[in-house]
Amino acid sequence: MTLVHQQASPKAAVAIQRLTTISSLNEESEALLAGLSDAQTVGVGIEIVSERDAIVRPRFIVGGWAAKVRWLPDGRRQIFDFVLPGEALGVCLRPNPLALSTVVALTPVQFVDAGPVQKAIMGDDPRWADLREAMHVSSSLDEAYLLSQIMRLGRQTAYERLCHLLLEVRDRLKLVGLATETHFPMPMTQETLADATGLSIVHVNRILQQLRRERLLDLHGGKAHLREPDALVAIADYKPARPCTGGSRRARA
Amino acid sequence: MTLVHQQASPKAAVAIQRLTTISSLNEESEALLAGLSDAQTVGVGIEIVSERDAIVRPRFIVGGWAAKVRWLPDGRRQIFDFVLPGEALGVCLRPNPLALSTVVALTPVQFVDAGPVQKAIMGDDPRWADLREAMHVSSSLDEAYLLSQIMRLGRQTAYERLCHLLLEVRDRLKLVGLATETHFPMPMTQETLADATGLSIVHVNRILQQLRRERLLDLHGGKAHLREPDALVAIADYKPARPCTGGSRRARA
DNA sequence: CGCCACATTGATCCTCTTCAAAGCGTGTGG
DNA sequence: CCACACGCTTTGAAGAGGATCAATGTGGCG
Repeated sequence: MTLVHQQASPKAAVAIQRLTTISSLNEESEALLAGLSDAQTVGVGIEIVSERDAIVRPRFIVGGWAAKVRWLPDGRRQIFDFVLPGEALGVCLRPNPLALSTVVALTPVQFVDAGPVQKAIMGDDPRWADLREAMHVSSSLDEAYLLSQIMRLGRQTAYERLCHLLLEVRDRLKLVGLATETHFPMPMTQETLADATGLSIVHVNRILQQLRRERLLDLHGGKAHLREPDALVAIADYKPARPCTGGSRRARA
Repeated sequence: MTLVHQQASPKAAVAIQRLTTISSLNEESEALLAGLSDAQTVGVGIEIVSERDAIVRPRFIVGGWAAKVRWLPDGRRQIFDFVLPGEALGVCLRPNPLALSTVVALTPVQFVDAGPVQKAIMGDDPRWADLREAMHVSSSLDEAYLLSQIMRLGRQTAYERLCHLLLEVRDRLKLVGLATETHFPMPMTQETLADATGLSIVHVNRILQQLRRERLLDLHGGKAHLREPDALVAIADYKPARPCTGGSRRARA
């Protein structure tokens, strides 16, 4: 497996787009983000973060897909959440504790170091208030995704789970302009989908066929096509996670 | 249903105990917590927080059990997590966003207002560094509990799920001295247990009977008795969530 | 060409759900 | 003190959703 090599492209654009979409950034904050460079690339299957890492280096994923996972001793694997382009990894409001889960690259993944962002948002400096706010919204979205996942796994059928998950992925990709209402890249294998939805590979395959037969969606060659997004929303009782700005939005403070 | 009435007991003791156990507090922080008074009580079934509340008033639960829940339109209910004595609700490192889930009292619940704590930990004041740290550890524990829940629901059998959940509850109660290795209060009905584990009531009942027959545990009259804790740990692949202090523990700073 | 990872299919089994009813315990009112 | 009701637990029977096992298909790529 390839490991890591350096690049020199201002790929942070996707992270900027995400943060401006879910919150709002002043020019200074944008500049700070734009300054993040030296993207690194890791190959499929590489562990970007390992579960017991003492310190999770703060990062933005700027290309490719990763997943937060955990294994049971007998090999069963569960995916907690995905990490999609523009999303952050280990950027805490406070100094980072141990990693709570392993993060694996599902496709080749590019990321940039978010150390400067981490430094900026710690403490009180009003210059970075916007950035702090945006990262806060971002992490509250992360929590919302975990709750959706629990809802899917605990109380939805296989059919509903798959529809719900695909809608969530679409909306997360839409935040960075990688998805339209009906089309987006879907590089996951059926095994990945199974580990995310708590199902067996075989069953995922059959449900996807059913959805295809019913002309609700198509999954093909790394692309998803939601033919009837509204029907899917109804099936899954899908409620988009609203990126909510913090309660205390002070005017001119 | 009873609503709310005032009391005047320094019940925050249980919250202090929890925070000193998972982190460490200087005298000033302890004093701040000890100053939290005017406990309120709500009855069973009351919604302490509602899902779309704009602002979640920060609180410590000081007595009784609550649960974070969500419903599907057809009545299916999923419990995301429990809120046990000493645990916090809506105490964020940053101003609170919308509530992500409804919180319901499973038993009569007492709580104190944690507004002063919220105020103290925002910003940079070094007097409250310990408190900030402790609340940070606390919320990282909360996240760990969510991940356990996902693991249970996604990849464990009914049998494993119940063992795992009971062990987690025991350890959370141990933090505040309400549990020993083998005994603790368990006021949940089987329906609650079902909604937490993503199972049907009937099946929960049968698995509990099996565990009883196997002399592994006993659930009776609101009390749990783990007869063979080590066997349960093995069955569930249970790993206690380590309350990890933040990575950057500065010596004499 | 042939390998490899991934997708697909069929058959069978079993975990868990659903429905329906009955038991049990406790608190309330007559 | 008993009758009754209500919430919770327990039991049985039947069925569905999903898992497992095993094999075959398919496409990209060295």
